[in-house]
Amino acid sequence: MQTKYNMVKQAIKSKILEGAFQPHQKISSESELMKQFEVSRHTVRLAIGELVNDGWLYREQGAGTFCADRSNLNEKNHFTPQKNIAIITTYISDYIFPSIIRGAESYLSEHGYHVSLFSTNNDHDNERKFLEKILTQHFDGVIIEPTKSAISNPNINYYLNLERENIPYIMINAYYDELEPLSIMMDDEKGGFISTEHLIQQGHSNIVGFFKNDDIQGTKRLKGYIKAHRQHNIPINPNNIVTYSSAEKFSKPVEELRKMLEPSSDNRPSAIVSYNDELAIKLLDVLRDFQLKVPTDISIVGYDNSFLAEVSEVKLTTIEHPKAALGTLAADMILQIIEQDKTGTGKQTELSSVLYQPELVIRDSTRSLEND
Amino acid sequence: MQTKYNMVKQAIKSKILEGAFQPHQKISSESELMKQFEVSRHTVRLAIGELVNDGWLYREQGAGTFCADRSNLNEKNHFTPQKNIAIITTYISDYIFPSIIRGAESYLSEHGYHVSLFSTNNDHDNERKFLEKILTQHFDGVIIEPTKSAISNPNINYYLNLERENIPYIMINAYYDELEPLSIMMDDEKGGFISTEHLIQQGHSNIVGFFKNDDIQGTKRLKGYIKAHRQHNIPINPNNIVTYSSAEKFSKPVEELRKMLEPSSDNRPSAIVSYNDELAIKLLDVLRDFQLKVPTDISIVGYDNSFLAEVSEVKLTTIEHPKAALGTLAADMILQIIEQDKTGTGKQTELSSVLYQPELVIRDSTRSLEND
DNA sequence: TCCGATTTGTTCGTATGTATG
DNA sequence: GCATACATACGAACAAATCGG
Repeated sequence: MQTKYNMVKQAIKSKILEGAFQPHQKISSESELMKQFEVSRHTVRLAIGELVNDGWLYREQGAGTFCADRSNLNEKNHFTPQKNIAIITTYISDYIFPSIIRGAESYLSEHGYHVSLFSTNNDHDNERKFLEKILTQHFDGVIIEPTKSAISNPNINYYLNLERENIPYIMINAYYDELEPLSIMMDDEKGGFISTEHLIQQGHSNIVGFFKNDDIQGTKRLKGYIKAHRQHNIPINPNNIVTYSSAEKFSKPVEELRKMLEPSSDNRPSAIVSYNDELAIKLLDVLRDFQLKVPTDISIVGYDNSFLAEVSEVKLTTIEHPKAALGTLAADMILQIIEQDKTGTGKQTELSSVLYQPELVIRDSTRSLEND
Repeated sequence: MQTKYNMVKQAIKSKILEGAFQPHQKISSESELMKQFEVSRHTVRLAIGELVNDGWLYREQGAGTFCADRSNLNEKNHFTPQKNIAIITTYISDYIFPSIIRGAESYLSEHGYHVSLFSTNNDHDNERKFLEKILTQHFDGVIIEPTKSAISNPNINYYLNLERENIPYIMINAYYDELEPLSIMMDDEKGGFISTEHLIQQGHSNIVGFFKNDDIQGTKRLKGYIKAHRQHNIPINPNNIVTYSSAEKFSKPVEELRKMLEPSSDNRPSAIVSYNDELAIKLLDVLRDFQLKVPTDISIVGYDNSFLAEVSEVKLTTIEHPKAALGTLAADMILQIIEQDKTGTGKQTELSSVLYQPELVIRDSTRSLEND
């Protein structure tokens, strides 16, 4: 429902949630809002009216419209002993996310908490919407996988507000650099390094790498890929690095690989480093089209050791990802913080971020060139 | 303060308090009120708007403005600004469940609700624990996939309690027969029939079937398998029916198939009907071990048209499962019930259970024997 | 205390969009 | 398809309260 008054309403509400307006601070006057949003006074009043009704603002004739003080309002709702943890991920159904969610859910439900699930579909607007919901209603803690972590995040203020409201949060798989939050993730740079080095040690030197460029995992894996080449003094053909955005993930990598494999191409790679198993499986389809045998004709390394790695005919060499264990650990940490907060700041065992060390799982999709 | 809109407001409120308007009775339309009080429409709307906000009236576009039912408003609605739907499934991370959850989550979050997730891991004790939680705390509705639906359920009383507390629930994929609940599922018997018939029509007569025996889907698919044989006058070798429980799903079917394929076996099937794609993929591994080519040497049909069907080298012929659409529909139905309950029992559009008709998706894992 | 500028409150008119029956 | 009823949005005018000078 995209009505004008709703847009105005959301815009004002966002400002409040971002902390741009402090309690009892005067917000813009109706006539100012008319100019800002280019709407009639009627529309502005409608928007403000609803916000007043929901307890976000109050009006004083002659004086102005003011931000309401919601601090003691929360206490009213606070007597809900809900024990509720929110999990925000980019996707729900794809790939390794279900496993992460399962890990967290099972741990939390064992401890009497329950899990509310939100999926941003990699869209910052959705992320904001959910953070709004979490700030408005009662949640004890949040486990969040950042949306487009490589790109600067427009919702930083919402996270700062979480901190102000004492709602603990943990980031998984990646984090927003600006926040320096408690996080649980893999050492993706090392992962990229290991998988590339594995191929180099097998004698490959023409290795094409496919990396997502809008999350931090992708950029770090790429960094590892480059570092491995440097350390082994292997020059990188710039054309061998293919980066793509989440939106392009079903098209660009496949197309680029096709181009490289065409007979006219003068740059046929002997090995592939894939951003993850999901992409690797897609690339396997392309290789099959070109009648290339894996690993005889070409080697390929995946990432995440997902179920996909074992499902295809050629079992993938890949990097281990903790998945469910990561979910469980995130759940464990968030509960620790909550319990600490509850008993008071007495003995804050300083929790620190966790960086999983990657390990290579060697299967059938890579082979040494030197055995020839 | 005698403003016009206040006069209108008081007049309507009085009529309600006098009992002139019964709950859910339509009050005069805006244009009628304009005439009665000789004020502009805007003024009427302002008056009605405040009454709606105070819970005296509710509006329905196109229909009219109605007197609200204030009888149970005080206690319940005051507690519940949450808009929270629970989803209980057997598993979270496996297979098609993530897609179902995604469908429901995206629909619900669009409509301002949020999703709490519970996974029973196919254990009745967990199911009971979650139902307890849902009864104790506030949830607006429940979408549930029954645990071990083929076995009589020890938690029937909890479901009856849900009904008593007016918490609507919908069952997906299967249902407990005793409850006759609103449900959304596939016609699994027909699905089993179609997949088996497909093989029969291709000339197969020695078809082994693998079916789970502790959920209703498995027993129904088996029923369809038998019916297809009967209808085409093909005798069934009892050894060709393999049933297994959820606990055995990783072992028994694979072992049984191995036995059948061993050289010493006198009963090598020419085709396989698999409970689902997940199992079919596992069985494909076995066939590969025995160096049997699919579909040249043996045909196999899956079920659910999951991503697994397209991920292996041999793309599976399988039965379509609505997955995300099923989740969306469940979410839609539960919201309809909730909205109906809110406005009162006025016009219960009778919702009824949905039975998806299965369709065969033909890919590369089956072939006709008659082309030889 | 009054003035005037500003800001919200009340009321009218008009038009078009959308859901219901 | 049509009439009805509510939803959204524009414009205009005047009233009442506030606040700085």
